[in-house]
Amino acid sequence: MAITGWQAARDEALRRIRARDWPPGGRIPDEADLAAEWGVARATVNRALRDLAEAGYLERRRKGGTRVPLTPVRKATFAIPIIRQDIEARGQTPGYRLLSDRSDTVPAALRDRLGDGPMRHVTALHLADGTPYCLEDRWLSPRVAEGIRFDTLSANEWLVGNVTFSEGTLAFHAIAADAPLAQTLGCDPGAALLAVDRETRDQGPITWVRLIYAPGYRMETGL
Amino acid sequence: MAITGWQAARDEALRRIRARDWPPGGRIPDEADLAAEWGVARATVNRALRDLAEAGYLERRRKGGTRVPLTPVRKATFAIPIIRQDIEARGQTPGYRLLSDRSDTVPAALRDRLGDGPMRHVTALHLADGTPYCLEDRWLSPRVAEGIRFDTLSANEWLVGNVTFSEGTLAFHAIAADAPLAQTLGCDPGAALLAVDRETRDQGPITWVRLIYAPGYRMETGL
DNA sequence: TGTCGCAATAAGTATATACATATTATCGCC
DNA sequence: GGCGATAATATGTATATACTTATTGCGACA
Repeated sequence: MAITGWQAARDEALRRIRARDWPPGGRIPDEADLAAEWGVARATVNRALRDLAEAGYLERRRKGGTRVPLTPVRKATFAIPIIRQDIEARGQTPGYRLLSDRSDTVPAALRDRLGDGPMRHVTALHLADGTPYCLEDRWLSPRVAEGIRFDTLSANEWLVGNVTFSEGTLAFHAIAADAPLAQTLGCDPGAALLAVDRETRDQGPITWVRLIYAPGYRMETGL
Repeated sequence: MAITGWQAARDEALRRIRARDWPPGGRIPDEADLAAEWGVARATVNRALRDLAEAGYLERRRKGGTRVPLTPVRKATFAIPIIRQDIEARGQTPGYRLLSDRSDTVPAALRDRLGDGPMRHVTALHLADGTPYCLEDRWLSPRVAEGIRFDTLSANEWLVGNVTFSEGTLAFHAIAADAPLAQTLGCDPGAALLAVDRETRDQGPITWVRLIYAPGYRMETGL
């Protein structure tokens, strides 16, 4: 078994996992043994197995060794685009219109995540070739982006470049357009819309945002 | 500047990026210089910068050096759940009902991704505490899962454990329930539903699946 | 002036070695 | 037999060194 390079080692390990040479729930040989068997350094095996562990194919613990999970949880990484870039990547011309920007009391549904003080509430419409593309409905912690105006620059774009995205959650769901939403997005009432909620925090809440896309929008990603 | 460990090196690099010490679009010192400055080995710097590059904070090219992207594209990793586990994690009892399993011609919309030969077409309903949870509409390459019956075991579950997820795409979108879909999922016609399309390929197509979730479903993930 | 090829460069990788650290396993003691 | 201290162990990390490779940029040549 001639292995050269950590990627080859990773591929061989993955082959064994899939071939059930290393059965689910079982423990695999330790790094030193694999290094000897494959004729590579232990650091190379380490890199290969660490990579597989990050992808969810293996579970590793100090002293406990490395095992194949009974139910592998596959992990997908996908890029969170800046909306403007997203539009440009489709070959369309981005547009932006600020709808409102004021201090407001946080709705009850968000109060447990954002606290109950007043927060800055920004709504804006993103356009592609002049037609509505995405509605941005954002709550901002007052101390973030203090004094920044979002007339021409979207909060989306400002935040991506200026804030640590150290922690947070992301959620996809579908909502039906009510009358005002339909009017804003220029679609039929009742249309099915993709919504993405994103919460960002870093020792306290930073921002909560819901992006509601025009009908037909697909958010795609490589696996 | 006392740096010990690759994580400290990564943190210091990230601090400089955020503090604009290393401005967007600019090139940062090369690994050897940083290693000397921080008093660590180049391999340690490499690990740190590689990590930041994987997260989207830096762009690295051989010979070209390392630079701070003008518009950082943040990357989120999230786990793709097995439906049954997803339901169990909510404290509900999973159920499964196979609706159809037959060879069929691929619809025109999928033909460019799957080819135009006949493929195995499996539809099934996942239940949570007896109520419809998710409709699975799957096209399978005939050579995959040959002879496997999906009466009691869902294709979703079988594939996660048995197939290389080496390549593929993932897309989220929203669709409105038509009459038959509404009946299957037990919801009102016109309801907004979250749909997830997933295509898996490994030197040729393996499977294409659309999961359509019951109204109100949110797919959540850490960032 | 343009372009082709070569040299310089910075990241990518491999290796042996050494030590750190989290866990597990074991042994002795009560 | 239970429990706690201790030893054993597999992975995690750091280091110096050496070589590889993609890419850039420069210089020679047409």
